[in-house]
Amino acid sequence: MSYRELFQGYAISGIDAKGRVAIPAALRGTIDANGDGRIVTIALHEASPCLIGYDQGWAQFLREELRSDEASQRAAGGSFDRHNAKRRAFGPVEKVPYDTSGRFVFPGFLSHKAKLTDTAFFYGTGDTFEIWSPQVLLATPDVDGEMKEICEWLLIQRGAK
Amino acid sequence: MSYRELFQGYAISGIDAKGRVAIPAALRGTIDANGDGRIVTIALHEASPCLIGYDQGWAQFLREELRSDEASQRAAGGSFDRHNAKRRAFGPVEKVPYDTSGRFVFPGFLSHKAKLTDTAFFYGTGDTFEIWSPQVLLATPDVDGEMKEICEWLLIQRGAK
DNA sequence: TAATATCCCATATAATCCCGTTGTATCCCT
DNA sequence: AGGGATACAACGGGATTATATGGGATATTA
Repeated sequence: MSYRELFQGYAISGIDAKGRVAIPAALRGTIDANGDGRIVTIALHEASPCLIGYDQGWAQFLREELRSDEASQRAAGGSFDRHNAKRRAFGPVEKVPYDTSGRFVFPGFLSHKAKLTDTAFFYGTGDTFEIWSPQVLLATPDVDGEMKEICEWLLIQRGAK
Repeated sequence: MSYRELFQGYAISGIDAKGRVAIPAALRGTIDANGDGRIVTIALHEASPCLIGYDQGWAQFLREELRSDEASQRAAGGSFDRHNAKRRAFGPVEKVPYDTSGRFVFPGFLSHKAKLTDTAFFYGTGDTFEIWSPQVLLATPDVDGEMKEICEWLLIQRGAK
């Protein structure tokens, strides 16, 4: 894979009455640099109760990985359940466009799963970034302490105004 | 195979008194992009009690794949039952036109097999999309849990309004 | 001719776009 | 270094468009 710009930075964005949310500028710049067009992919995190987001370039990498997984499973003679694999690969993953001011509308099911209501905490993690409900993050054990502190700090900043 | 747009997205559509159902816009766009004309192919799923749908381009790919399978089986000296394979591949498959608003009428036998009565759950899986009776999906074991959750969520959304 | 299937048009609702406003950080000039 | 001006980011609201679905008119078939 060629060079990619990495996601880094963090911020809290408000979710308005229409379900719209602005991607923080620090992360948005990475999407613009790696992808083509103003498209961001949102998916469920495989382990934590949050969402992940990434650009088109990373989406393509994941797709190729899935294909080679399927091929190797078949070659090994295993009974790979390719139907469910495709269901997992395409269902809880959504490509959403964002406008010139960096705002997109959350897919309903995903925001429901991540319990996102009024605010969203964005946190860059290199190839992707995470989107958390602040309340869920602070209540989830086994999450990095620094990350929680940052979230708490941002909440205070926002509340103090 | 050349580039194809993939099916992704999900929705529940109502089936009206005349047996008409609207293909959700997210999936319809893919058919329009890959196929020619407003035609969708509906077939029985090979493993699950549901239907699958796809565009003209994918139908052509399947035909070529069947042909090469047959050739390799013959070369290997195997007793390939090509007659039944062709019956399955072309029999329970119907090409149906849909109108400008994306609506088509279900072939009677197929909707009977899939127990489709009042609502249809559409779910994109890349090269094709699946069409389920929501009740049948929720009652079927060995189907991806995430997919069932999406269906349940959509049913709630629809009912709660 | 009756029954059935297909097409066409109408409408309510939901999603999308577009523009303006506010606040905040950055830059520049004195 | 201070103060002002500028640019950018985030957010709110209205207007426009798309989508799903209901109902009726027209064609088709037995």
